[in-house]
Amino acid sequence: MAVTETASTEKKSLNFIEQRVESDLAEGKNGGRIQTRFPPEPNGYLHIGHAKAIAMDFGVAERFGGTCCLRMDDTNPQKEDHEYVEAIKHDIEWLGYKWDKITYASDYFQDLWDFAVWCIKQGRAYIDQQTSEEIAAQKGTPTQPGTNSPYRDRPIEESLALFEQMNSGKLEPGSMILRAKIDMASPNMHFRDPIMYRILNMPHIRTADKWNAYPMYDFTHGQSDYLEGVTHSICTLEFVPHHELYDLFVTWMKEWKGETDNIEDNRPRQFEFNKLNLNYTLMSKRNLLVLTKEGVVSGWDDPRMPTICGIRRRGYSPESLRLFIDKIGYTTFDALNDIKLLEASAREDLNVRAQRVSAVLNPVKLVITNYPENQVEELTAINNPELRDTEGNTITEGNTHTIKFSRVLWIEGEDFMEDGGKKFQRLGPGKEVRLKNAYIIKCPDSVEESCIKDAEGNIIEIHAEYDPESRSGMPGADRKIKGKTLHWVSADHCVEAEVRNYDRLWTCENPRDAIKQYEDEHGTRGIESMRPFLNPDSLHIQKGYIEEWAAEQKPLTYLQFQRTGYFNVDPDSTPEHPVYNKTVSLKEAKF
RNA sequence: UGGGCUAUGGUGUAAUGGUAACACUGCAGAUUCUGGUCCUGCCUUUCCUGGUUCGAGUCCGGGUAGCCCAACCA
Repeated sequence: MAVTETASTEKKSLNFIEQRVESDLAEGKNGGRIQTRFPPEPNGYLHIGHAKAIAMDFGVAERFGGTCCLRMDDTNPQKEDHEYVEAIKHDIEWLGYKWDKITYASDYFQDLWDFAVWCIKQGRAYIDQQTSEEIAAQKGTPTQPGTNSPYRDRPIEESLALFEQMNSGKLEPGSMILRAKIDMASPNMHFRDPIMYRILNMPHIRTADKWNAYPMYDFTHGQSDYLEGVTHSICTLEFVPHHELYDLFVTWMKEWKGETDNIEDNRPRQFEFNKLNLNYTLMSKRNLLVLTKEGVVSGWDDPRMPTICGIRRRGYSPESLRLFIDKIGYTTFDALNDIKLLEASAREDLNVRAQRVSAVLNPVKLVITNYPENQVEELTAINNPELRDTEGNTITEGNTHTIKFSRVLWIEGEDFMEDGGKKFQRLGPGKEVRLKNAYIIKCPDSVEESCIKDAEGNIIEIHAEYDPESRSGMPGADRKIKGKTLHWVSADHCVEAEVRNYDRLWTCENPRDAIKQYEDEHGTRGIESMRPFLNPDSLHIQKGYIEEWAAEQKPLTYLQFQRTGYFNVDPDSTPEHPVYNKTVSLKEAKF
C-alpha cells in the first residue's frame, strides 16, 4: 500500500508549461533536448515580475535536465548599458539561478543581416522610404485593414542596394526601413508588413560602430532562439499576438538554412504565461524611473521599490521570493496577486532564517529598584529557536549569543499601562511579567510607585522589582505567571539605531490603472498623475535602542526584532550607527 | 465595433469528463520565556444561459465581463 506514496504524492504538480515540456520530451521533439532562455533587455533593473519569469525559464531547465541561457536582448542601442548587464547578472545570481552561458542578441547581428538579405532576394522583404506617419496611416486599425506601401513591389535589386546603404551611416534615421512582405489586411496587426530593420546610426554596447541599422525584436527573437538551439521560448502573455509571426520567421529561417525535413519537430516554440501583477505595487519601468528622478524614493534599490535590488535591500530572502512565486503559480489568467501572499512567504522563510534580537523602538526607562546599582550580568539568548534537531528540540550549540542585564533598561512604552485591564497582559501597577532571557519582574501595586511622569503626564520611568530566583535557565525559574514575556535592552549596553519602517508606496490597489485614468482625465503626465495615489507616509524613521550583538551584524543579515518584525541590516549600517530596514512586521504584532 | 486570450471562495492556484480541494487572508480556540512560530476548528467557491453526456468546473453554442494587439520599444 504505502510503497509508492512518498515520491509521487509529495511532488508538486506540474504547471501547464511544464506539462507541455514533459510531453514534448516524451515525444522526442527537438531530439529530446530541453533548452530555455531568459532574455532581458539591458535597459533597466530587474523587478519582481522578472523574478517570476526567471523562476520559470531557469526552473524548467533545471527540472527537466535542460539548459538555460541568459540572453541579453540588446537590439536597441538607444537604451542599453553595461551597468544594466552587470546588475541583471547580479540579481539572477542572488536569486540562486545559474545560466548555462551568457549570450547576446547582438551575437547574431551578422546572421540576421545575411538572413534579411536572403529574405529580400526571395521577394519577402522590401525597403520602404515613406515617413513613419505615412506607414502608420497605411497600417489601418484593428478593425480596418491596411493598404499596401507604394514601395512594396519595388525591384529586388533596388531593395538590396538600399539595404546596404541603410547600414552605411550616411542615411538619416527614419529615412527608410526594411519590411517583411506579409499581409496588410491581416487581422493580426503584426502581420501587416512588420518592420525588420531600422536605421539608428548609433554605437552599440558590444558591437561598437560596426552597425548602423539594427534589427527589430520580431526579427530577432525567434531567430536568436533558433540559432542558439532554444527548444522552449517562454514569455509572458502580451506576446501571444507575436506568436504566429515568431513561427513564420523561424520557418523562413529554417528554409534559409536549408532545413526542410522534420520541420515541425525541430524548432523553437513560444509559450506564454501570465505576468506578475501585485496589488498596491507599480511595476512599469517608465513610472518607476519617474519616482527615482523626482526623489520620491532614494533610488532603484529603495526598499519600497519592486525591483530585485529594492526587495533585497528591504530584507526579503531569495528563498522567500521563490516561495512566493511558487505559491502564485503560472496560468493564462491575468491575475492581480495580493501583496499579503508575498508578506506571508517572507514570514514563512524568515521565521526559520532570521536571528532573534532585542530592539526597543519606542523606549521608556525601566528601573529594577532592587537590582544592585553597578552590577552587570551576562545572559544567554538563542539566535534562532527554529533551528532544531531531529527530535524537534532547539539546537543551542553555536546558536546563542550573550546579552547584558543591568539595573536600568529600556522597554517599549506600549508595554506599560496604568489601567490596562485584564486583557492587557503586560506591565502595569501590581502586574508581573518576564523579561526575555532574564528575570521575572513586578511593578509596585500603586500607580505612584510604579512610574514617574513628566509635567505633561507622560510616563518617563517605570519602576519594578525583580525576582532573583527567576533567571532564565535557573532550576525552578520557570514558574507560571499571568503576564507575557517582554523584550528589553540594557541602557548602558545598547546602541542607538536608525530603524526605517516602510508602508506601501501606493494608496490604491491598482496604481497603474489609477495613474492612467488620471492622465486621461487631467491631461497630465509623470509625477503629477502619480501624486494623488502616493502614500505620503511610506517611510517612517524611528530612533531605537538595539542590543550590541545586533549592531555588529553585517549588511543584509536577516534579523527578527522579537515581538516586532523582521528587519534587515542596511548597506549604510555601521556598528556605531546601525541602520535597519523593516522587511515585514510579525503577524498580529501590536506595534 | 477586427483578431487573439481569459473567467473556480476575499486573493491566488488545483481538480486533465467521475465526491470541488490546497495555500494565503479573516475569525475563534489551545500551547508558548516572542500577543510570533507550531497545533485545532470555522467562514466563504465553479460568471450567465442553452446544449452534448449516465455524469460537465472541465466539451460545444450564445451572452456578459476583463486583458492583449494599431512603437522605426522589448
